[in-house]
Amino acid sequence: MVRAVPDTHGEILAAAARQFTVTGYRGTSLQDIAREVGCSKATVLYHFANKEALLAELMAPAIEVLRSLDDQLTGLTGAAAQEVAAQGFVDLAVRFRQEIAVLRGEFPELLCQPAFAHIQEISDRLRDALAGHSDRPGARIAALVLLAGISEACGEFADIPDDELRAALLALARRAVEPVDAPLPHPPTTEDKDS
Amino acid sequence: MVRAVPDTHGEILAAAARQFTVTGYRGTSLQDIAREVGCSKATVLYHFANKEALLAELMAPAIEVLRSLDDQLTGLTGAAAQEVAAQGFVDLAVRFRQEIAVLRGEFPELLCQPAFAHIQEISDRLRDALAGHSDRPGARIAALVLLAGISEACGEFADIPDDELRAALLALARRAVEPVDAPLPHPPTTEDKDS
DNA sequence: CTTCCATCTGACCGATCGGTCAGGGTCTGA
DNA sequence: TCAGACCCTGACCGATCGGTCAGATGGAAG
Repeated sequence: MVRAVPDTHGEILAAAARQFTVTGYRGTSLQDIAREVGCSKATVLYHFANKEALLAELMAPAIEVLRSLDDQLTGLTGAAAQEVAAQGFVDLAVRFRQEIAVLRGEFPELLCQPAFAHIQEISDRLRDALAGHSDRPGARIAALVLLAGISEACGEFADIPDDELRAALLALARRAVEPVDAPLPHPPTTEDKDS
Repeated sequence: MVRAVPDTHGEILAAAARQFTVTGYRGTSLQDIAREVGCSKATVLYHFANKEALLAELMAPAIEVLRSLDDQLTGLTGAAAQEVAAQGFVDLAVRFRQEIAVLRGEFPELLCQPAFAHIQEISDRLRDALAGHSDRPGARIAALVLLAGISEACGEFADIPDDELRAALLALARRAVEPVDAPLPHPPTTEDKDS
């Protein structure tokens, strides 16, 4: 039989993903990861510059999708922005539920690190879009609760298939978002910032 | 003028609350708390048996309210359970938003500690009630996202007055919860587990 | 065989963590 | 005056953290 090439790099990545989802980023030590892989802690730090680099590589695909969603949202307003934001984020949350679960509750600290600084701005824009770019407190609150809730909860549904979870979350998002088109307290002007 | 009695115990508690909400429970060291109070770390550990005891005393009022909400929910089913759960939890979240923010993302680890073991069961029952005791995935998902989202988000609205935040969250919860009374896929039997 | 390079490791580092302990002030009441 | 309760502290402890480093190993290339 063919001798399996020991893909230590990938094994470390996979082990880190598992551990992070269980005990969180801060709650997982390099020693823990090394133990699960079956190598030494120094080996982990041979393949990755430091702990933060490990996390960055783990989150890269999800961040890329988040960034492209951010692009799709530029220029959209009102209900259109809400719908695209809801669909895009629900899809992202379902596809990358394990990666998102990693960040559970550690957003504030992680976003302070330079490697993730721009994520904060993107998620701010995403929340703004989900609120239909409305400044009403109700709309802002609903958007924030939705984003935070989906982020926190999607890791808990490992037993639910992707498409079912996506449908349920999307239906929930559409119910929960505060409608912005129908009765606007101020007349709908076209004084958008540009165009 | 009267000499102010130095309420070190209370000062430590207040400083811990502030620090925990900013950097989380694990992210705050006893040294940090002592520094803010202006005393030594040993003094903190003179007033509190250990770090966990500090957290327990901080959370005690919120836990007591949560427990009484749990009592109110016993026996309720369907839409009635949903409404009571929504009102009760929203009210709790608004009143104790600082305390709840402390637990941001550290629920899993903290709930493992014996002092908080029963909280898990209570919040499970609360989520079940918010889902109208339905076993449909959509209802379960909506309930979990709502609870997690409100818990995560309520600490972010320090600038919104209590009653306004409460109204917005309650409206959101009523929109978001999946209705259970109207079209039940299976006929409503009375085969509840007891009574 | 020698050289080179990628891989991996044990030993070690400084920093920080939660927690302990002996003892120093200070106030009060006998 | 003295004993004792209360409050507080610096020094210290073992454990663990992320990270460094010199060197062992082993296979490929010359």
